[in-house]
Amino acid sequence: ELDRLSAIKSYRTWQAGETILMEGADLPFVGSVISGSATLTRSMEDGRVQMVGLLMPSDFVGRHDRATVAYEVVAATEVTFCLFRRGEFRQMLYDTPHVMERMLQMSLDELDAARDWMILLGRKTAREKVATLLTIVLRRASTADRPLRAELPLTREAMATYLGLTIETVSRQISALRRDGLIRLDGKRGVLCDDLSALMTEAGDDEDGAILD
Amino acid sequence: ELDRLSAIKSYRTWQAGETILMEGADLPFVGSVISGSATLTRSMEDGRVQMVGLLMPSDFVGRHDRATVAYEVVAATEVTFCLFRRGEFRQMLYDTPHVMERMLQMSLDELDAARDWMILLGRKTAREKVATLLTIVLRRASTADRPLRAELPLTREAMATYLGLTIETVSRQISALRRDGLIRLDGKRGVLCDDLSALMTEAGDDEDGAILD
DNA sequence: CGCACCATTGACGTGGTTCAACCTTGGTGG
DNA sequence: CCACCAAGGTTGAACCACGTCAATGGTGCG
Repeated sequence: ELDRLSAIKSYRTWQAGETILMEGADLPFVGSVISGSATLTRSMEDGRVQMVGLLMPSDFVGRHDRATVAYEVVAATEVTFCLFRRGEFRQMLYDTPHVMERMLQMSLDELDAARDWMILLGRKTAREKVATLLTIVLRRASTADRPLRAELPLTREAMATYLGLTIETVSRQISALRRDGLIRLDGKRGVLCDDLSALMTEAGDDEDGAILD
Repeated sequence: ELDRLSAIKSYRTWQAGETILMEGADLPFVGSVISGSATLTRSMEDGRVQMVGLLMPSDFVGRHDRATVAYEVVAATEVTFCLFRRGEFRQMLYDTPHVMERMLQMSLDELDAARDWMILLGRKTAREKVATLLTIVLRRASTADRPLRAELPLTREAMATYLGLTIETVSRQISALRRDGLIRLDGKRGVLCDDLSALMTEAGDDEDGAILD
């Protein structure tokens, strides 16, 4: 069935900042991220915006059973998608149950991640929110060497949109964490951390059960 | 396959307030709600709690591919579940692709609902949050007759946990909405609304795209 | 009655937003 | 080569929405 998959797939790349899909747009494809990253956001009429997901390689977007997407999708970096025509993709799910099961697992994983993000948005302080995000980014970039180093894939604005904060608050909290010796900055986007567990304590989830995306 | 389903299912009922599952508990079953309602919550070590879902009839809990649940499940009212042994349920998914597809659709719907809740938690004001919840409850209880009437299925505490607020703020906002003539109260749990669209305006999503759960 | 439980209301403090100024950095054209 | 500008980031001061703490008010039940 890998052959069948190849037969119906195509590739497309977007540049950083480009809008891939508008909220509610029609979409004849479903797809998964090959490289780069993209943001999923939902917004209110008066302009308030909340990021609801961050697509990284292997993440999936679109529904096999529906033509519209309820979110705006924007390239955060240059990003390449692998696209499948929806009808053919749906048929393939029916023909190969373990692919369908994989899709089910992925959507359940994303549901767990979304629900984890809900406790961050609803209950964490600004400092905890920022520390949580930094923890996730640093953990994901984990090489074993100290200090840990990561390149933030998001602007301050994107971070604020993700965390349910304003740009200013994000900036202030990053400065505060730096002043408190929990992180060091390297240029505009680089972050260094000598003691990840200390940072995780600031994040509010001591048990290392923090979740990605 | 309905026969097969019946062969592996069983029923169980819990009383309001009973804990059905602890966070991280082992669980040999998956199940769906037959009647009543239950809350899904996630909590931090210091006691802060956020509700991440509200299970109503036909809603599903548990994963076919995993033995643990990442949330605490508590009966909000008397609630009856239909339970399936996990291994047998998983086999059934494989044998009946359209049941698996249904599971996939349900999990994608829940993912959309969770993401909609994220914009509420991250960006809405207390008044908008409370108005949103009342709108959902009233809409769900929609008979065509005016005034609309609904019985709140949640205590103030549960509402606060759901909305990312404190009990006091929920109480104040309900009082304010009453003072402003947008709703009327009938006993402790009854809510009446003459003009749902006015209430929806307060909720911040003018387009009637509000989502359940 | 008296207790337990939930809800309401008030007074006060504060964390995060708002508004505004300023700083950095990288790119562009004279 | 450097002046200039645009975009992103930082910082400060004032404000206010919501949380906190505390007192009071139902309502049902033993």
